[in-house]
Amino acid sequence: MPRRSEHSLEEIRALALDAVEALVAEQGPGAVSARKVAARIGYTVGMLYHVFDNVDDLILHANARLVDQLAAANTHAADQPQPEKAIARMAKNYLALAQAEPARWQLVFAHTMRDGKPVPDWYRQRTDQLFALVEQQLGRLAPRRRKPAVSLAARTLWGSVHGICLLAVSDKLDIGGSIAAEKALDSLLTHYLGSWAKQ
Amino acid sequence: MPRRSEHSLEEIRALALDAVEALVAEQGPGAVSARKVAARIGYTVGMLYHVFDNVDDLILHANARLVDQLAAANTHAADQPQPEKAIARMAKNYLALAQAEPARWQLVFAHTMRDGKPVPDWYRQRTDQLFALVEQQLGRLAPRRRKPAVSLAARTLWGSVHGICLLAVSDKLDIGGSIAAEKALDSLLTHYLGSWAKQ
DNA sequence: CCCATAATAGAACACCGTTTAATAACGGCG
DNA sequence: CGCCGTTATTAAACGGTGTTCTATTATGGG
Repeated sequence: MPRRSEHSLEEIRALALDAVEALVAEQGPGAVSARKVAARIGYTVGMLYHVFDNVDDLILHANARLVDQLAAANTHAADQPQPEKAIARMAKNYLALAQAEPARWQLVFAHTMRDGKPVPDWYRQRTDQLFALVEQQLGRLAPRRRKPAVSLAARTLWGSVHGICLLAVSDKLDIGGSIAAEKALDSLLTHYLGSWAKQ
Repeated sequence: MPRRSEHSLEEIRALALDAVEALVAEQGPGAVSARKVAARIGYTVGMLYHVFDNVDDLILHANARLVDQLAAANTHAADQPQPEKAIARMAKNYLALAQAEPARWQLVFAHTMRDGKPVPDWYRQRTDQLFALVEQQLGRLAPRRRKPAVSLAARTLWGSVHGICLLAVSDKLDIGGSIAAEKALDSLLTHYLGSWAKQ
């Protein structure tokens, strides 16, 4: 018994993404499955496939929401007058979001394409944007450096921030209390950025 | 038709781990399943469960081989007279191993416990050991620093190395050619370690 | 030689992603 | 108003997965 006008396709997409988030928050990343998502929004699995290409597509869209959230926060951080502060903000935004909803970030971190397919471009662009925002601030910070050097530093720095947030979410970082991650980011920024900035 | 004495249980374990490595090398991390591993070594699924607790246990033991390989290499690196060189060696060992067998490292990176169970202690200790080796060299490098400071630097540095190797294996780092990862590690060591070492 | 033990097979269960065919509701057109 | 093509929606099916269970068979020790 189809209910055509009850929800538009776009609404169903949004409902499904909400369901993914709820499932992941309640039962962890492993609990996300097409059937469970479908059941939760009151539709059938077939309907999900009418609205998403496959489960990878579904999860990627859910993850894109989080990545976009971080990208938005980091775009605001770029308003900071001092580029060093802007970068520090970006790193802390990452960690804050990761610690606020660890389960959802675990889904981002743990997801891999089935059967080894490549990550689609539309998603790649979103994650690349995070590097770009850092790169932009590093460019402002050291206007005299050549572009490849700035690009390399951005990848080094953001890759490091990524690694630290990853370990933080999987509890592999903390010695006593959950403040170790923040301290690690501070240490990274102080020493790496401090050293890189001066000539 | 059991073949009791054909292989000892320990041999079957080793055969299974070999099969995991072969599967992952040939068809990627997603292709590792209990049935495929069992079929490849000429036994049944039930037999695998007689020798491993579950698939997590199987994969973790396969991954432990790689982690041990890195730990062994890094233990040798500790022989280096200068602690800075030793740490640099460890980081490059990580990247070299990751690039030599990306698929197997992807299995290490991508694996998460089913149903959100915690990583067992015996495996945790192995990954923690990698941090410990770095921490030890940092202690040698800065004997005047207090233990928490050294510990924090070790987590920061190795977490960063981890993040860079992770991105390298998933091709999210390279701008032109695959040498970007090495350069990123160099940049990290030069600036972070350089800055941290001097007082 | 027999028997307890341990190795091994095989089937079963519930779940998974994905595809397919059938069905039912809708919008436009006569 | 009624038909009809389009499309939202369901239900069922297929092959694969992790895991457990029972039955069988070989082995080593008394």
